[in-house]
Amino acid sequence: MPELPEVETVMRGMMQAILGKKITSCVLNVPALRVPFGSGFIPGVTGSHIAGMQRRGKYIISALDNGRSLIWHLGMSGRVRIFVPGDSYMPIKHDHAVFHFSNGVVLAYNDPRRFGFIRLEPSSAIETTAPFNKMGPEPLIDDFDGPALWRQLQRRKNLAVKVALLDQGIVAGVGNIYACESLYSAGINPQRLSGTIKPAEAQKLAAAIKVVLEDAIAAGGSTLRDYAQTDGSAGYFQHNFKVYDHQGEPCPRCVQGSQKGDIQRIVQAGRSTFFCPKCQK
DNA sequence: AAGGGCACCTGCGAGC
DNA sequence: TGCTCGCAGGTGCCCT
Repeated sequence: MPELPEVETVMRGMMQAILGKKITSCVLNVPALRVPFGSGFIPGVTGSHIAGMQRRGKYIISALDNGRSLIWHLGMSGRVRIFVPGDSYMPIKHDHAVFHFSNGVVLAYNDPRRFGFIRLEPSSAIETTAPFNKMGPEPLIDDFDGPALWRQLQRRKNLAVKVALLDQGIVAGVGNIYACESLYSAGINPQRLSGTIKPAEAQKLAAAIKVVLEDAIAAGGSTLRDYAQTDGSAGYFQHNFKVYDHQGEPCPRCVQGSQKGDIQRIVQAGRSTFFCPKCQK
């Protein structure tokens, strides 16, 4: 499910509801998601306060005031539902972990496919351990520009540029949807090898990634199936997709001019890629 | 050592 | 109505 814009939206919802608040209790309904919770999980979080909230790539990091941090990953189908006081919590299928806070907030982590996880780790170890020690630059910071992306792409010269964008060590937070949409916006064929991308094209691509991600965050993310914001409302960036899941439809850029291109679906590294073979060179 | 394939899971829509 | 198949916002391990 969730790529950077969805994770950012969820993180913001969590921050508003629980930053500074105390976890009064925690209920686990399964022993493990992708990663086991472990016997230290409940005692490790109970009674602590949420001291900080941030996003890194597709991960949410909640620093606790006891020297540990909760690392959240939503996998493909993870959702965070937040209930404020007066809005009573009703359990649903796949609510695997439920946190109760001192301000009356209830936070439920729901994940049908269980590809996500919540891990408790010493805060001091986060930066030096996987995946954060190998993670690429955040695409929305100023330092991420054409030259920075170009240098990163040179590290995977023989990989198709679309596949390289999915590598979290190249750019953090970009997933299948936003890789397709960014390449379309930059007019770059997803099958090009990373090593053939010229600096000027990397410049366009870096700019396209920023615009696509920022627009998606402003729209509250993209809701296809599982994803929702923490208050349960859907994101609406899916209405702005130009190519993702639009195979067989006319290319919106080509249709403006005289050429006729249809959006094509291919498979790269086992994932669907959507693009226009006419105007993505 | 980089890159391909596949496994991890559940649910949903299409097609028969 | 009900089956089977294919596919899904991700990641990581095991091969070559």
